[in-house]
Amino acid sequence: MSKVNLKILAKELGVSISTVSKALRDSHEIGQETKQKVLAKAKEIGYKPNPYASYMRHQKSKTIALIIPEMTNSFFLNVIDGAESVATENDYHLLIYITHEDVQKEKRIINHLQNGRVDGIIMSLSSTVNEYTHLHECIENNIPIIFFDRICHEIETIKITTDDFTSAFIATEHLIKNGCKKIAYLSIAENLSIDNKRMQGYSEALSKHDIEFDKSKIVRCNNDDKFNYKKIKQLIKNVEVDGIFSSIEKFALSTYSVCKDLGINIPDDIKIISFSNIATADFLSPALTTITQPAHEMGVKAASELFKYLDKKRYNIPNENFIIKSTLTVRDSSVSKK
Amino acid sequence: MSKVNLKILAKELGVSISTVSKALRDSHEIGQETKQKVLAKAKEIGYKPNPYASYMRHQKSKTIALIIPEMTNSFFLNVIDGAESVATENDYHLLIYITHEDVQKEKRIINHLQNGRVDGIIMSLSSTVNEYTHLHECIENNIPIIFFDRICHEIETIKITTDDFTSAFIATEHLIKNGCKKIAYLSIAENLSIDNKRMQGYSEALSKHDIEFDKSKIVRCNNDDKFNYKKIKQLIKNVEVDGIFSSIEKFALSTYSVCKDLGINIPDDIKIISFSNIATADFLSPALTTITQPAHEMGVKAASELFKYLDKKRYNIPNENFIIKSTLTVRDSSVSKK
DNA sequence: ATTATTTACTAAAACGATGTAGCCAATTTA
DNA sequence: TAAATTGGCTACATCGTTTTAGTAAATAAT
Repeated sequence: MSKVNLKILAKELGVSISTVSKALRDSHEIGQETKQKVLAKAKEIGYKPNPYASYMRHQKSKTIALIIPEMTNSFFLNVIDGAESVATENDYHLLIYITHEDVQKEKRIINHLQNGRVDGIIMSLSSTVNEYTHLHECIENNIPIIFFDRICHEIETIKITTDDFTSAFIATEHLIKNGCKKIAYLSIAENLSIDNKRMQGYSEALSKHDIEFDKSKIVRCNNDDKFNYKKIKQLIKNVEVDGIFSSIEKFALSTYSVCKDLGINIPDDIKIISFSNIATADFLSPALTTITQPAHEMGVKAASELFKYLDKKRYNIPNENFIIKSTLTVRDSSVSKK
Repeated sequence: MSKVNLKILAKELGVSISTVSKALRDSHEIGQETKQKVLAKAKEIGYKPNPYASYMRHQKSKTIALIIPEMTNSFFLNVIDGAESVATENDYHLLIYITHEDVQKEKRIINHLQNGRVDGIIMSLSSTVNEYTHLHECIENNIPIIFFDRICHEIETIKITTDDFTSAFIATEHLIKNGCKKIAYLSIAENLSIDNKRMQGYSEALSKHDIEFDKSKIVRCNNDDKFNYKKIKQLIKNVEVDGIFSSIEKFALSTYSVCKDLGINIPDDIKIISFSNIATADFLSPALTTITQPAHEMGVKAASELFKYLDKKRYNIPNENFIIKSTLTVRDSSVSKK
């Protein structure tokens, strides 16, 4: 039945609890014969060591947390997939938390993890984050955090990012080379490093090609699809625009929606490129030109780096920045058919 | 610093551990003045109760597991989102495990959870599952499982599904009404209940409209995209087909890919309908007609039902089947423009 | 004045696993 | 032959929290 523990196992075998424990971990203190008996009986009655009791001795939960801002985003989806596989490989367990882009939720989650529940954290900041005390607290409590994508510069730890600046530069230049002169940038949140970097890349590309940076072409989007739809519609209706660079996937989809409703042709009227990991980019109408982030790889890298430090008593994580390159995949949305 | 526990807190305050413990949980045994002092000090030095030590007393991990067959599927994505929100509401933690459609992994995962790590499990079977001993073991060990979507009939518990038969019937009839006479069915795995139900709905619709069921139009797909691509290509090239009903999302995308490569027009040459929760259905070329499953709602329902039983000592879950209806959203892929 | 009750606390025993210290016999060494 | 070592086991303390069973003093009831 349920609840087989060492005590029950020991009673069944007529030996002491310590003997059973040691036999199970193949201690030299226990004779071969006894070991065999113990192993056999353990299998027979289905003994499974209780992880939380083990925790009490070792102070290792064998669990890590992955905190992401939202679920409905193929980037994070692939990160989870990558992180989960590494966790499984290492016999670790993966807790998932979603901040829904809400700092308050982010703080609550982090706060809930300050008590030994997890051995480490992998996270990407929520877009509404404005100060980092909750993260500093984590470090003080000796719980290692590794950031990916939306990193926190203030915390000295390992950060996994893609080459946001360069990718954004290439993306913008790609639009320019395809004839765009009036390129808008759909921004995710000015307090996020990825947004700054991507906008810098955008801005740098413009300046290289002698195109003036125009504030009216910067659209501050947020987590509300309806709001974004409205803002993008306003942009397209009120500002002359022939190219759009979207900092994240869902703004590109909102743009598709706006263009559909306004009867604007992509790519003839407006060309679009977006950071995106969407699986259906090829089948969109038109196929979406994307900067594809190495999402799965980033998840794997973040988890792998974390595991390098988890066995240490006191974590001493270097302040390193791993950059994994994104790739530009040109599709129809950014290239005129004419 | 780190590791503030009751002992340290008690020493700081000059009272006993039990006093602190009781003060923190607002016991009537402790005087107002002491309570205040304890609360203040706890906050000051950042005391957070250790969840695993609590577990030792209550045998409640405050953790549930969500086991899904794959990550890159918008259905499961939304289920996770739903389940996570319910878990958070209930102050529970959510562990994620991915079987990658592999029974062996599924068994290993289930096996790892037989030791008290989680209070309950929400799961959807992997497509390669063929026998259920690992699930029976769970029940014997008094760990409640709630199934969603890909359920196990053999286990008496709560199951959350959509109206697979009816939806498939409606989907197939929709194709027939739009002129299809030679409809293929892309099957996910014959040992899954959803596949049987969906195929039954398909078959029933055919027979209602006097269309003969044709074995050569049943394509057994699996988890390998390349394999599916080949099988679907074979189907389209060798068997006369004017409509395709895809049991899950990714087969529809493979079909899009095949049609693109073969220069076959959707919907003029072949019409397609698919079970799918894809966010970009509207923007696909052509827009994909879908049976949209209530994925988020199913995640919420599964978790909510589970929580109804988690406080009980001995779980006594009824053998109930909750059916949440899917909705047909007609888009271009199933309707001729002519 | 004596007993009963209440108030405010503490000591100690769990929960399950594990490691240290210790025990007793058998064997080896001095 | 006495002393030291070894093999194979057990007792017990520990991890941090919670709860049961106290205890001692103050108050209320008889």
